Amino acid sequence: MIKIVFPDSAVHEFGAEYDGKSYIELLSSVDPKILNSVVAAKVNDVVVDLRDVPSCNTEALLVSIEDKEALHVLRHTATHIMAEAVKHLFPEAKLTIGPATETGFFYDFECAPFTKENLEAVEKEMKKIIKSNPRIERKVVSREEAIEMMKAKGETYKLELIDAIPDEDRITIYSQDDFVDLCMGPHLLNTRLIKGFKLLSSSTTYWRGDKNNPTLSRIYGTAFFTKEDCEAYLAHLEHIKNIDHNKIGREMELFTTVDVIGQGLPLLMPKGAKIVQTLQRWIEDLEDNEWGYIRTKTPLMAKSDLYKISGHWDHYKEGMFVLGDEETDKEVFALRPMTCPFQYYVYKSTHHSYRDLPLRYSETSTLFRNEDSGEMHGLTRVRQFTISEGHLIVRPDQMIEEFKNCLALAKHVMETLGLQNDVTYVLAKWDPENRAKYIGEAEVWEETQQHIRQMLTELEIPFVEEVGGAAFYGPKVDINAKNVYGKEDTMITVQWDALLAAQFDMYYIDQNGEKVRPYIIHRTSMGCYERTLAWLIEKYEGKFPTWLAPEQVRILPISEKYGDYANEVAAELKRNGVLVHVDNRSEKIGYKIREARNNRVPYMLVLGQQEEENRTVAVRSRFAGDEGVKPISEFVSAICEEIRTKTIRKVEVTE
RNA sequence: GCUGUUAUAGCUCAGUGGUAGAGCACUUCCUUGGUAAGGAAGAGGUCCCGAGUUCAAGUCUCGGUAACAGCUCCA
Repeated sequence: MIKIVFPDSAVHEFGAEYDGKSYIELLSSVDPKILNSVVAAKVNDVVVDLRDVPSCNTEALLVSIEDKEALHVLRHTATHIMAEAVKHLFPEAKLTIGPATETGFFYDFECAPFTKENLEAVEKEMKKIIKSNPRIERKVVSREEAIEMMKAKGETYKLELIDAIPDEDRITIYSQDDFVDLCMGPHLLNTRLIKGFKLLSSSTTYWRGDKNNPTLSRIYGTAFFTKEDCEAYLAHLEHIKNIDHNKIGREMELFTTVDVIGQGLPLLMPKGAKIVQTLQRWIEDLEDNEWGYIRTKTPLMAKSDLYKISGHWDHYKEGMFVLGDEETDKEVFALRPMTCPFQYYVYKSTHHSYRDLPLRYSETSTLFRNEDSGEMHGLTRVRQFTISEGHLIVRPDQMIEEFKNCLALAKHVMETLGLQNDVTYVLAKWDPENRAKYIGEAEVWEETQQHIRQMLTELEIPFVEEVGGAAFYGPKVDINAKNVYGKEDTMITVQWDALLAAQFDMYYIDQNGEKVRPYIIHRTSMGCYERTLAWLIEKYEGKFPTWLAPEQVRILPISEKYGDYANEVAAELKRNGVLVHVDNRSEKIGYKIREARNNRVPYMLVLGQQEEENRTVAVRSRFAGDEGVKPISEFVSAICEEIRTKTIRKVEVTE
């Protein structure tokens, strides 16, 4: 008995007389038209081809074009059609792999890189193929047959792929027209279902992602069941481009780069620097006044000797900027890639009683990492960056509480920035299968990880777990965020370290007068200011919350007559710590308003009427819309109130 | 680091081996009580850097630097 659930939830049962028939035949016996709107079947959550023959006692759900799995099938078929088109135009191209992705598909070929014109030609050829609606055939073959077929086609990469298929797996070959591909499927029955598609870009890659392997040419594309969906997606891509921090951050004059200064060394311009300053002051005050941190200020560089003790010299030298030549110079220095050992030496410079702990050292710390030249990107991947880095030196019995506080602080920071819902907390665990990578006992690892799980749960933080992501000395929690293109970066990290104190011979004296190794928490509260700025730009599309905006209020006198009045109002706002600018230029008011909007200034005051008792302004806000006309005093107190409550740094007003 | 694309005014970009261009921005003057562009004039160039080919290079070739995309990497 075979049971098939149709998209309308109707259940059809097929008796023994249908054994050996494919889904297509089964469905045709019920309603041949259904084949136009279903693309696959789902058996035990695995999506299978309708050309397949179900075994007895199968229960299958039909996947219709409405289901999310359908898009994957469509795109997989689209990539085959693209490959066929490429083979038509460039017969020498060799096939490698061509999967569907979350947002589209790609196919890698061994051939010369594709140009823009090539892509257009391929797209045109694809249209022809789709229109011709070729019959897509599926064949289950033996390993020998598969090898024979791919040899005949000269597809050497496919032979490698066949080689990697486990013996117990079925090998299937899909073909349409003269195109033959090794593929698991499933595929559409009708290529005309591909109503909207677009080739997006070409680039190159390596066979199996290994740079020692041959270079392959990749084409990216996307496909949809409707033209409208496709156009909406393309519009979305266009929109994304316009909120890319690397574009609007430059347009808004937040940062720039200069070729003679170097890759990965962005310059924060006055507005960008202002935002970072606001963030830094906030974090430093927050940590020191409310979370019990003490501040250090340690050197940006050190002799190689330090890095030899820390292990960086042996394991991370490639990633450091080394000053001097080991062969010829008496002393060689390196710019620091992290602050850990510097703060350890602060700790070590005096004796510590168990009563002194925990000690929470923090530093707004500039670091240098010599990233490979192709890695740099805007403000998110740079060679010099600043983080709020801290090391907590704690007694083992304090570890859980302190670690939890670090997570709570991180959560508070995310919430204040309005980003809590945009991040993923990752518990990075060790990999028991790869014990050589880690130090310490298995039970301790498992126990520690359980502690961290519990902390996250108590803090009501949803999280995912990742095997093998831990540092060699202990598990950690990373807080990751995706940029507009969906690429993930770590924003904040909190790391459990019960082992490294020994390496630097750190200890405290316990109740019995014995030397005891402390535990260490490596953590950030603001991972990287440059990266955070980038992320804020994209999150708010440049329209920062008032407390973060580098210019909070712009005063626009409606004509030059009101210049003095404007300056008076500005002075009052400044006294209250508001970042205010007066646009005194002799331009028409409409022009000034447009510019203030383009500059994404949260509030603008259009200053007009001036009467003895009741000076009046029109207040506009990019975010809240027009607030209409009201007396200046009201506006001043409202904006001051907003800044007082939404910012965190208290503004002391001295009369 | 690898592969590809790109580099012309502050920005966005035209420019077909033969006189360096446009729009916006900028400066000055006029205008200015109204919600996305008031008017006029002006200034602004190492055509990324270096070499080569050529009578002649922004344009062609090679090398370097930087930006972008993808890959790889990321304590």
